Amino acid sequence: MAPGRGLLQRELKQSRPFPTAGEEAVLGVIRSADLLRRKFGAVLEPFGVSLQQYNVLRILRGAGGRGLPTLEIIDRMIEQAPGITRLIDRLADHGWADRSRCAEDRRVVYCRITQRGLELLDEVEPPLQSAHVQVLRGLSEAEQGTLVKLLEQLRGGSGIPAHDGEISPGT
Amino acid sequence: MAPGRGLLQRELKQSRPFPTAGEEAVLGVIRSADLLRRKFGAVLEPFGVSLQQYNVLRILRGAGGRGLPTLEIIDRMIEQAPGITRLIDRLADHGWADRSRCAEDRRVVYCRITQRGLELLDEVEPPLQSAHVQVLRGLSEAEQGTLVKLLEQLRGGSGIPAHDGEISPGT
DNA sequence: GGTCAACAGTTGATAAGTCAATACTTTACA
DNA sequence: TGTAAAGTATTGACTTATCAACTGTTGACC
Repeated sequence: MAPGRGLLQRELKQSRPFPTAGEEAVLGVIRSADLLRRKFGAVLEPFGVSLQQYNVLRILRGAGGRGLPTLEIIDRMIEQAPGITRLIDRLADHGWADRSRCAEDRRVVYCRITQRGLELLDEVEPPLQSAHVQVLRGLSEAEQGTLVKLLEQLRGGSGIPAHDGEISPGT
Repeated sequence: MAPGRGLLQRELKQSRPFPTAGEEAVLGVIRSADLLRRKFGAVLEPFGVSLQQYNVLRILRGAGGRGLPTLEIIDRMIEQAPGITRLIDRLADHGWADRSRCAEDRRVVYCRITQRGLELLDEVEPPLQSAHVQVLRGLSEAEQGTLVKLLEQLRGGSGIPAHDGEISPGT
């Protein structure tokens, strides 16, 4: 019966009756994230700000008054973003952020959130908060904690720094 | 002390010392998905196929020989994709899929995977499989199951149909 | 049979993401 | 000090995603 194995495998692939638990987990994470991004993106859309832009503004707010060098923002972002320069261009166009070259090291550009940017974050918070509640109503506090832990394990298994979007630096 | 509340809140927002468990969960899901998409995207990149394209090819394979109407593909996708037409254009450009108008209802276009598309899926499977194993090595089988369940609850709480990428239809 | 609303896909315009090459500044070191 | 190497952003070329308007087709109703 050995020669039949390839065929069986091909048969299985045609109909895929058994997705493994691992496969389901990976698909579930991606699908859930897609849902969440859409959900929160829709909340932010009327304000003219994208989810990534919002995240960067929160990072800048967390960084405080002196701002943050452009490339350091990337380290703190939820999703990796090579196009950080242009993203901040857009923030600046809206008047939510501004930039200034560092005097000590003229290679560095500090990015800061403006007053208008802070106001935007304040405006956006209530609807975002309620979307949060709505999205999470299927999970108890304990389950949320478990989910966080499992996702950390998932990311940890692939050797990824466990950074958090808007936690301010120690200093 | 009532008048101090707004100020306190503003102070808190500056440094954000306490992200809630819910917030962490949402961020964790998005960040994990970003990581997974990058990981699997990198595996697929040498083959010239994107993650979404790969997913559609699997859906088409699951659909069997008669193929699937264009818009029905969207229902089965992991991530929502308004640009399905052009995505399939690209698949067709590579010779991985083809289309034909339905005779009974000339509005409908059936999309099918080609022999070359099937071969591509076979080629891609081994490296993808090992990426899978690598990504999931931080989670036991039981934990994977728990993760799947929690994510389902998360999505269920927002009223989303629990569809699965490549599960074949009943027929 | 003719008209109209609903349906299935496609196309166009615009925005956003991605990768590689470039400009400018600083540091190391002969 | 002069030159090379590394660091920090930015820009350009290209691909992809997104939303809205459009074409062609069908079915229902008069």
